[in-house]
Amino acid sequence: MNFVALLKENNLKVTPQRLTIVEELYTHGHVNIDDIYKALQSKFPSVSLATIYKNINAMIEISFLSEVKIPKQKSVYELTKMEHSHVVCSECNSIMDVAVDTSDLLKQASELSDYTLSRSSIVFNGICKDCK
Amino acid sequence: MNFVALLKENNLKVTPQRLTIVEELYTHGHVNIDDIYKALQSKFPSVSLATIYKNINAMIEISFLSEVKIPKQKSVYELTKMEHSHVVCSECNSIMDVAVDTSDLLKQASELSDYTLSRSSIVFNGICKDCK
DNA sequence: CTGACTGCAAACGTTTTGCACGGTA
DNA sequence: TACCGTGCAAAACGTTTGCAGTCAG
Repeated sequence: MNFVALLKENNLKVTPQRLTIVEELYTHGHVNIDDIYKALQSKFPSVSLATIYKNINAMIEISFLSEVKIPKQKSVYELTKMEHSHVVCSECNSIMDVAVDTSDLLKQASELSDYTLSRSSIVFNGICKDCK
Repeated sequence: MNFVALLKENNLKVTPQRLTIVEELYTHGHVNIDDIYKALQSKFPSVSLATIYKNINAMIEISFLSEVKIPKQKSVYELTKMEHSHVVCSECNSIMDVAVDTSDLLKQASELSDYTLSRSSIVFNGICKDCK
């Protein structure tokens, strides 16, 4: 796996706990601390929340993970990918990635604000197919 | 003032503390809990943080205020206005409103995700004029 | 074998709650 | 006067830290 190298480059050891966190993020896409905690507990009954936090922070530090802040909800974490936006269902809280083209908006915002802008964090809000 | 009526409609009394919080939001645009606390302390030395939180929450409840979540930073609060986006300077943390046109993006995201989307929360990140 | 990781417990910072008193309407 | 709001203290959360024992490399 690719991420093993990435961890090693950053002096992070590949432990079973860490592996399981990454798996959880990989298979579920967007998860919060509690989701991760519960996922780990089934494999490691005595796992500590401190371990989760330390790992999440360490992996955010090396930009392997990213935190996604969502209005009116808990933050979730995801594996860092190409820049992208998120859609969130306000009924079931499901989250999905979307690749919209933001270059035009970025230009617009730069001109309006006189800031030199490089990135955008976008969360769209609405109702998913199933909830409708 | 307009907001007096709005508060009364929602069974919220117009107290000096509450007034000062609103003033602070009105004059500074985007402030966090500590900013508000400090602003109140100069007028009401014995003000309690609990009062701030209760007021903020009450006014968010009636949609008079909104919380703005910003990647890698503390949340700030603002008076609820027309939908708009924010630009943030990663040097000095200054925040500015920008009115970019999001309708196109919203349509794009709706099609890609199959969600029925109604709103977007956008934060642009970059460097402001002064910091450059 | 060495340094990093885990799990525990304690500490910390932030937010919420309960209650007695005071103020708004 | 009847509520609602304030301030205080305590409690409840969420997150971080220090440490001793364990594990990966």
